[in-house]
Amino acid sequence: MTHNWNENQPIYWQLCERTIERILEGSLDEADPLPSVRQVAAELQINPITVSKAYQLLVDEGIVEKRRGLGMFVKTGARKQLLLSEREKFRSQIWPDILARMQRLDIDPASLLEPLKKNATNK
Amino acid sequence: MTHNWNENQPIYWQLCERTIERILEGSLDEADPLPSVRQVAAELQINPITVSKAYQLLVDEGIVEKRRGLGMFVKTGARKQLLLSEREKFRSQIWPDILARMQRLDIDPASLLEPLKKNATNK
Amino acid sequence: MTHNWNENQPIYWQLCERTIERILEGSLDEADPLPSVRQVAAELQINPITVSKAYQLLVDEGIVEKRRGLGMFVKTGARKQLLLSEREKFRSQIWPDILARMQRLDIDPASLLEPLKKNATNK
Amino acid sequence: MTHNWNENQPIYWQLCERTIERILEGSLDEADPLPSVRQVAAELQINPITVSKAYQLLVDEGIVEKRRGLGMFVKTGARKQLLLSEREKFRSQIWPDILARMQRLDIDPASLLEPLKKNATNK
DNA sequence: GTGGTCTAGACCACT
DNA sequence: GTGGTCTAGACCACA
Repeated sequence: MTHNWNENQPIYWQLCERTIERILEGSLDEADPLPSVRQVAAELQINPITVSKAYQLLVDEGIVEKRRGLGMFVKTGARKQLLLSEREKFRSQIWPDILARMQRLDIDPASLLEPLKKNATNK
Repeated sequence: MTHNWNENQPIYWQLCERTIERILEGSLDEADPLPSVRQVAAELQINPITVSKAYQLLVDEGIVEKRRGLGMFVKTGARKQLLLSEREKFRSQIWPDILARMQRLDIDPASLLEPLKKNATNK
Repeated sequence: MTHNWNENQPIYWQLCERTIERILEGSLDEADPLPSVRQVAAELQINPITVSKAYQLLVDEGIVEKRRGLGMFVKTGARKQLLLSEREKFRSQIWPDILARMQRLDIDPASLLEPLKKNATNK
Repeated sequence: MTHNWNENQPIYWQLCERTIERILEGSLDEADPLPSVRQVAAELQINPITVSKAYQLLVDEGIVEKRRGLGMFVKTGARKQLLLSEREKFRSQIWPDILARMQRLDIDPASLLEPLKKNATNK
């Protein structure tokens, strides 16, 4: 599987974001090893250094820990930490921006909820 | 006042976005002249070339027109055009992404949108 | 002038340390621009990316700031901040280690002060 | 007890240093056997190969000797040898570096060493 | 096996 | 001019 990279953001950054998403979703659990730099590089057809940079970012943010000679592992408590920090970011930055945008575009909130109801009934 | 530039996006792009916002809000009306490149550069403490680049982007998108010797002006119909294109962008790109994010963070979209509907009916 | 790199530490780290030393000594003052990545790379005969990595570290530590399109600059207050943090590091980590080492090696503190007196008279 | 490894230095190197410290302090005496590789590995929760590498370093430096079938032993004269070499290292490398650091941080060496001299005379 | 560093060189984005 | 990103490939250190 080849991936669709967003041209406007560095690959390493997108890789970082995807990993965070996977931790939040639970498809990458705490204490799980991250796929090795070489493996990811081969799969995604990118340079190992690019992967390495993404992983380093995660280490710097305290989400992932390096065990020397063994690889990278999701830190214990990482999911909880991410939930808190990402929710705060959403609340203080993303949602206000969305609200302003909806106001500017005069978008009706009801129209946004319609498609959700369908999903709800499908559950 | 010095402005808060987002470090992650080009200044010219942010300048461009702000102008679009002002047109949508109406604080910059159709046929209004845009403030001159020099003036903006001086006010925001940025390079005139950066301002020019932002203005050129607006020209390229057909939102603004250059009248030789007079300056830049908001095009007639620009607001309507922007409303349509920005709404489409919101519907197809921004909102789905926000929904996915809310799902990951276990935030209920309805709870955030309900209060807005009431306001809308009060109008 | 070619530089003597310590083989045991990454070049980018040594470059980072040297810059900090220069700021502490005052040979690189606050608000001064750091020499450009390309210039340093050419002078020291190393890869620009290596220099870049060193500069990025300084940015991450809040000692240096990037002005887009202009280059890197020593932050206002950087020297004071460094004095505080480095003194604390010396007090809590380096000096206790030195003391333990002297004790183990049964080194007489007086013998360490002798050469200093000479310097003092030279002043 | 899990040990606090310094992230910046190889574990085998830190293990090596600790052993040298123990010999200097006397808690590991000449002709004493070093704890077995397995035992150390189990205690410190590290890879036996890492322990082996540390021990090999000590053999290479002539501080420890391997007796086939019996294990590793501190060499006769090791403590004296270490005192000489470590003192020389301290005098020529470590102390000058510390002095330069103190100068940069505007710390007076005498003020740190004076209290020690008194203790020394009390002995 | 793991990740880290460095090189040489290309290309891009920003000001 | 400035820094940032990515590639391809080599070499090293660690466990």
